[in-house]
Amino acid sequence: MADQYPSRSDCPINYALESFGDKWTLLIIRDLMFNAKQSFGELLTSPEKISTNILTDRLKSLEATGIISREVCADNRSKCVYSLTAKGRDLLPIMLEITQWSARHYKDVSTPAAFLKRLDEDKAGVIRQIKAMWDDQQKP
Amino acid sequence: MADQYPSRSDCPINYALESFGDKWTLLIIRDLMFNAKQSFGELLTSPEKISTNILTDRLKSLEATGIISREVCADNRSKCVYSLTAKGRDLLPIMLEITQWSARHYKDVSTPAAFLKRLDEDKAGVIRQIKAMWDDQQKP
DNA sequence: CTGTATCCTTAGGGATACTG
DNA sequence: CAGTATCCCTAAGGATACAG
Repeated sequence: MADQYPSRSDCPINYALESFGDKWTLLIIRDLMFNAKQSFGELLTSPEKISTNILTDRLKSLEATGIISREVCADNRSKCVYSLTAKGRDLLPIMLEITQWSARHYKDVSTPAAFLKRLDEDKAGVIRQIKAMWDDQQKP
Repeated sequence: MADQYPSRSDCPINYALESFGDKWTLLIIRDLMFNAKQSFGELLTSPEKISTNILTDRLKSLEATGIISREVCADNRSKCVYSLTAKGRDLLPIMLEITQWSARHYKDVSTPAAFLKRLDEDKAGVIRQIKAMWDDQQKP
């Protein structure tokens, strides 16, 4: 974030890093993608405890790079719904590979009963996500 | 890196972020994986211009988390060779997905003739890498 | 050449108060 | 509740000098 432009290089890996290569952005994407969160308050409740100013900043960056969209609720003006755009949903394969890599190697540092539980939750989210993409394709 | 422990959460995405979720680590992995670099000096030459203190720090972190290994040259004591461990090579699918995501969306921000060239270079590297993994499997 | 160490600036980010 | 703004501190990191 922040230093979106100018880019340090035109490398694809570097482009990705400049899009979501910080300690928080991918966690927000995770929550939108797998944990069915869509409001500011819901995003605040993650175990990693993001603070309000950082969340505001990252949501703006993500919107600026076209990874999420923000919609004001019709019924409640002071309520917003955040959701992944097509570009954001397209991060799914990356998220899956990362999850699987961690599943393969997390044991190196600790034994994670809770982690396996988490992974199961993520898998449930993946199904939800894939269904959403499928639904999306059914639209005109 | 830095804050390796304690971890913010036991989420797999968070584990990955704490392993390589900063602005530089993935670039080093890229160079080891796709660009056939293996020495400190070679790693310094990337277009993103990493500085020596940061490179030193990240190489140590990567070694600590078991993603790379460091070997002192037998013939030249003041020369080291850095290479990916199995855990590091296992990042290949993530790297490929990231590269492909960027290839699909980089146009959103600029038109990248040089980028396509880079991508071609990466593809060549991928072939090299896959061959290396294959060779690895042939060993006892 | 392979790093390490130091100096110094800026960005990241926690805590918290505040507004609609 | 949904954010914004401020205060302040720490970590990230650039530049550069230096050591083996």
